[in-house]
Amino acid sequence: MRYDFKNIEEKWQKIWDEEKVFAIDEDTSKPKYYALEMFPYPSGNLHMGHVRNYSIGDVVARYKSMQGFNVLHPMGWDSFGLPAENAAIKNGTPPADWTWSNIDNMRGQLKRLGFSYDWEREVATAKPDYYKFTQWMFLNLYKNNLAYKKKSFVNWCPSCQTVLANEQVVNGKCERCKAEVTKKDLEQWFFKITDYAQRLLDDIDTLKGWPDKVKSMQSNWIGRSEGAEINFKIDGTEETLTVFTTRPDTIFGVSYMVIAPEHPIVEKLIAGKKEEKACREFVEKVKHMSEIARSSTDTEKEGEFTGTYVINPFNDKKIPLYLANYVYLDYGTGIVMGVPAHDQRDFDFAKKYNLPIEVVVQPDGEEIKGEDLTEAFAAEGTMVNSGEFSGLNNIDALKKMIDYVEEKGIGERKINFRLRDWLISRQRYWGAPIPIIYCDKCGEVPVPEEDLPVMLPEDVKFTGLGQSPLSTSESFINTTCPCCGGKATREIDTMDTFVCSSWYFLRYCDPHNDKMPFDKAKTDYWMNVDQYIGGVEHAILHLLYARFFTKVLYDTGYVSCQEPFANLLTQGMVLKDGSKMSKSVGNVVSPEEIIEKYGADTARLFILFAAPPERDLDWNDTAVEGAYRFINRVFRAVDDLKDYMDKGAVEQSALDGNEKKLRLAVHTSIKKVTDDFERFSFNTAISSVMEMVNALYQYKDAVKPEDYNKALLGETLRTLILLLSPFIPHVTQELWEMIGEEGQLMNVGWPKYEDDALVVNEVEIVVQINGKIRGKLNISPELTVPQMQELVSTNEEIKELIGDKTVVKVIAVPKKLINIVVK
RNA sequence: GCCGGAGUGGCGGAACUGGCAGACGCCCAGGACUUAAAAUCCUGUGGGAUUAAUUUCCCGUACCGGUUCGAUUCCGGUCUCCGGCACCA
Repeated sequence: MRYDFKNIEEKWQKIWDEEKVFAIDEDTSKPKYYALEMFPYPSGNLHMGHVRNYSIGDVVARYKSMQGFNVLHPMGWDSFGLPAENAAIKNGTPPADWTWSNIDNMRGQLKRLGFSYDWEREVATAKPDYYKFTQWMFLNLYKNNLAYKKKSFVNWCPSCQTVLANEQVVNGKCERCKAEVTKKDLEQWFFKITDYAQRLLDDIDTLKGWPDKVKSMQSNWIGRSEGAEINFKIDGTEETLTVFTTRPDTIFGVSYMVIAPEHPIVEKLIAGKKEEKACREFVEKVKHMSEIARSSTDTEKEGEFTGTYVINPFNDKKIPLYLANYVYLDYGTGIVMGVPAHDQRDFDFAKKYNLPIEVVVQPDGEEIKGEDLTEAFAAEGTMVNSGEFSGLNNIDALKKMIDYVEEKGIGERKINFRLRDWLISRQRYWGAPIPIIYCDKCGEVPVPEEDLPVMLPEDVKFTGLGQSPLSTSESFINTTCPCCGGKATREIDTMDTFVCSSWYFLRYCDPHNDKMPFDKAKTDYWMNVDQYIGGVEHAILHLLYARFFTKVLYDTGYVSCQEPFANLLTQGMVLKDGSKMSKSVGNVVSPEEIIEKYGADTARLFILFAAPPERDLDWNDTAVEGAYRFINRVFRAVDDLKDYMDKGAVEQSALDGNEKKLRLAVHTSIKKVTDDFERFSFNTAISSVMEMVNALYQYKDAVKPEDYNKALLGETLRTLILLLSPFIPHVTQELWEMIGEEGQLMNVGWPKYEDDALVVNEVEIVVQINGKIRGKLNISPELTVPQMQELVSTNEEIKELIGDKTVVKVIAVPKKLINIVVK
């Protein structure tokens, strides 16, 4: 019989679909397991990255199910977003139509890959029954003072025609379309993720099952720094300017102060001074610098004296205040003290403007002078010229000086984060409308929960320009105020799609609930996600937002977990010829063509075998052939041997040499595959099954058919099919049927190895002399260390190896080696 | 600059707790089957010397050093590559 993958795959996919084999419910009699892969954006077609992501997830889900877990393995669609809207602008098709037809196509593709999803739980974020609760999430944040509107300089993508969150700006460019991002002064909605900065940082330590890489990326992004805010009096007034510094120990070395040119107080400081004109020009110049130039370390530090002096509260020195291009308004206080001797940026600035360089921390064992320095000294040392703090180690002084600041009331201890509040407004149509109404009388009014969802209107014009498309729908904008019943208008912006994806894993637990986003009892049963799998590109964006949402829901009593994802696996990219598959490079291998040529099982097997999941995988056509060959080899073996097997129990003690060898390979493989599954080492699990198949062919070669051990072959073939079933579910299910077994493999128990079968009479050990391998020896694995050491004086081979040298020491490791140290 | 990760044959990779480096697969070579080819099955396959031999030996896990009877694995240093953060005060 030939391996006809096409018919086999179609046959079982139909059965899985029609009989809803993968549908699941809460079941307290079993331990639960929540396996989740990042849901896709419905762009139209699956790519190999999806196939990899979902193959990994499917293998985990099927394995856990066979191990007796009640496995939740859902799939859905991150279906709001710009491409649908761009398609509408281009072709005139409504975004919804484009989206639903893409989803239909991609759902079909997923089914053709045989993934074990519970399609009864499918969600799509663009459906009203879902975005109703995305809006509910907004209101929950709003009620708890975690959603607010403010005017500020925000990131604007001129190509996407919308604002962006900080996380969506990568190297000054739009994360989606790579266009250069500009700044706009707009009034926008934000989520107060900064309130959770410390917890988001602290709880990274609880994420034992996350890769270090992702954890370090998140803590870098949150960017905590400890220091103090210190007030400097403006000379001649009672007003003060506050700086943030992490190095209060260097405060006696302050020789100037700098302020961000955009700082609102600048206007007042320069008004009427002779420096006013030059300062205004400088402010304009900085405003017109691009984000990239402004934030580059290479850009020359420039500034302009404001004509204003401030007083150092520690030594009452009068120091000049400058505007400078290297100071940011939105970090710290937007004002920085300049200590040229101990900060490289300040050093560069001071050199350019001839400001004094005063050393206040001396390195141990040498004496540095300000005028001799060629670069700032930023390391640890001893305090000098610092009044009562002189002589102290600067690290010790730092604490004491902050205490001093607080005692004297000239400032306070302060922790700053790099993390900014999450800007969630988007000037686009295809997203969840922000459930807010503006009333002349009552102001900003949240839409009452019972009025959700705020439906997206369909009478909208897509011009791709200017303002939010929702503003073109009269029926949408005009409404009545929920408070006073008077005329009112709706918020016309929609929410960032990352809001939708920040809680979808909770919706899967209770996808049809129309009263609430989910029932707490259900999330209590299913959460956390035991294994989350996806690309590392979401290390900061989605994974940080989802953690934030989970914490807010925890605080407001809707869930019991503080972290959503217990374990995270970030899979590597799929490459071709060393670079990422892309249309422009022309190196795209489509899943469709592989399924057509070799079948889904081959595609899955290759992807899982070719590299460990977290590493990048280079697509290799001949290696795909290899995977296909292996499936054929398995198919032939089962087909050839199925008439020589029975269901009898194998009696280990009655086996002959060939039989023992085969059974050893089978049980070794069970042990190895099981261990490998626990550490997601699928490539080695598969190679171990390959070894088992090689052993089966050797047995076939060595033994005549009439002498086959039927019970042993039965055990072997059943084991082979079961071990491979998570990887190649269609063909194994077919083979299962061919050998006369019944039931879905996912519900058959995972095989267990028997210790008996792993026992061997002899093991080959290595004999080393002074750590170098000099010979091999077959001994009983039972031999103890002293017994092995004894061999040195009794075994002829070893005696010969030693010759006339003197034995100093003998190291023996059971079943491994004897190392003889000689002189 | 700070933080995280990686470096092993022609290639993808394996060696999990310090114990035979290169499992398994790809490529390649040879053989069997065949009129022939494909498919399949079997064998070989890190490099270099050496031998009548499938013999004997040496080198080898980015580089230098250390600990150890023994290091791909642990420690110190260096280099390279990948990723994150960054004029963040």
